[in-house]
Amino acid sequence: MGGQADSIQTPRGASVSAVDDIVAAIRAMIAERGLAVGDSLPTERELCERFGTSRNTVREAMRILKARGMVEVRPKIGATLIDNRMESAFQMFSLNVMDVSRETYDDVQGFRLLLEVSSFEQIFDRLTDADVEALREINEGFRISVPVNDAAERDFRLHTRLIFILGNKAVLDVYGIMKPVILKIMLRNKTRRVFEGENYEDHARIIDALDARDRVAYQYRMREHLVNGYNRWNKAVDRGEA
Amino acid sequence: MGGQADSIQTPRGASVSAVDDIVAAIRAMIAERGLAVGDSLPTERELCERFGTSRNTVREAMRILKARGMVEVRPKIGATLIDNRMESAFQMFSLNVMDVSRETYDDVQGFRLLLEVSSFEQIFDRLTDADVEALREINEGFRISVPVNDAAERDFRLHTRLIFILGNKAVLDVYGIMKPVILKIMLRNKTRRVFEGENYEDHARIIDALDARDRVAYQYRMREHLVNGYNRWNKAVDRGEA
DNA sequence: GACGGATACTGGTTGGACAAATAGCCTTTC
DNA sequence: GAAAGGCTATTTGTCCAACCAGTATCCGTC
Repeated sequence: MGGQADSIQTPRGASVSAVDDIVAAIRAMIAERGLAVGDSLPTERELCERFGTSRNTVREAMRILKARGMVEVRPKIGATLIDNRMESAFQMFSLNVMDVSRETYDDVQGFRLLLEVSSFEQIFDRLTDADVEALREINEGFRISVPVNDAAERDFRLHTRLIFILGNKAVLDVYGIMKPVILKIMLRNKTRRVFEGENYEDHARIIDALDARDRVAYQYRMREHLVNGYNRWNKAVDRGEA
Repeated sequence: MGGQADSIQTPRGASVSAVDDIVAAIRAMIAERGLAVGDSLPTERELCERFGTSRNTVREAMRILKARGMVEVRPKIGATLIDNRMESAFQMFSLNVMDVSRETYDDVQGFRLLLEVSSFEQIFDRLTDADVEALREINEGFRISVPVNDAAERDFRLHTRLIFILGNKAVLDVYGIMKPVILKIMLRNKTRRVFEGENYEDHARIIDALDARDRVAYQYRMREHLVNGYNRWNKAVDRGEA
């Protein structure tokens, strides 16, 4: 990558872009002042004055920091340092449904088995009655949802709520970027009229296993639930219905 | 104030920011037109007209795409699609300005426990002698590596090779995205002179457990290995050495 | 046809303006 | 005196209208 002419761009004082300078300057300021997560940055206008640039330039620099998950900006509040870099990194690789291959589907489903079945120890360690209650509520909403889009959305929400129990934001973020693919899998199953009632029953029994703290039953039922949808998908794909 | 009237045709009740809308619109346009790496985007002024926003808004959206490693912008040339996402993700963490927050650290390490310990069933299902051989080889290289950077790199390669056994590209990709953070964790542990020899021994015993197909021992040793680094990190952070 | 300069177009930056949101202060009311 | 609600000042969000610097492209000259 960009190995064109290293010597040209390097002079530290004469820079390529004013915006990049501001980004570097802000980073230097963070380092110099020892700012950490939760601390505030000066206002945009202050930064303009400090660095002698226009506000638009500062704003573009701010957009970069925001895109990198380093700051959070709110009107009247200003910019505060955060560490959402991991989430931002994941979002860069958000899957686009358009170009998802069969292999990707397999991988996503395998990933789900890892996150939703193999993680049972962590799930049961952190599980509370409130979690069970929330899951039941979502599942009830799932049963009465009519449009397939809505049903798939609620289906996904239920599984997301399950992942939420893990209390791991990175895992939750990753699950989020897989959403389009997962939704597509769910949608396909539902448009093929494959027993939404059965799906509701699946969910109910999984939640029952959680409620009873029955780890063996949970693993078995969740695995069955995922693999069933998976097999239905595979059959459909093999018939060229993708 | 001519722009105010235009905003009617683009009601963004759902979204929060006009800039985010433009980002989404551009991404939609890329998908719709089937644009790929190397293709060009319309000029900023064209995008302004198309989306009915000001040029600053388009430019801020462009900054986001640039920060995500999706486009490269050159004067007179315009924006061309690229795929520098991985490098952009790395940039977020490689800069020493902001240390990885405690939360991110916890999440990543918890994620690793999921991928490397809880996945033991899948790992052992697919494990071959060639895998064991490859792991041993990497570990030997790890023992004799002197610079800490090199050691961390090899350490990561060993764990990546382990994840590789899962045969799931999505998981491998996610692990790759977390690389900068994991590397930082490893580097920290190593710069604190915490017994690289001990790390080698850890690895060796984990590989032995794999070789013997001893699932219980594998889980125990791998968990210990990860949690030990974890505790060392925590102590360092608690002492304010971050 | 080759070369060189003029031109138009592009991103980069600036300064200024108004809208929208809201934290913090102030007033009112009980 | 305290709580509720309104006001103001400040800050980000968006827009506009320029101008600059660089260069791809066209055009005229040789």
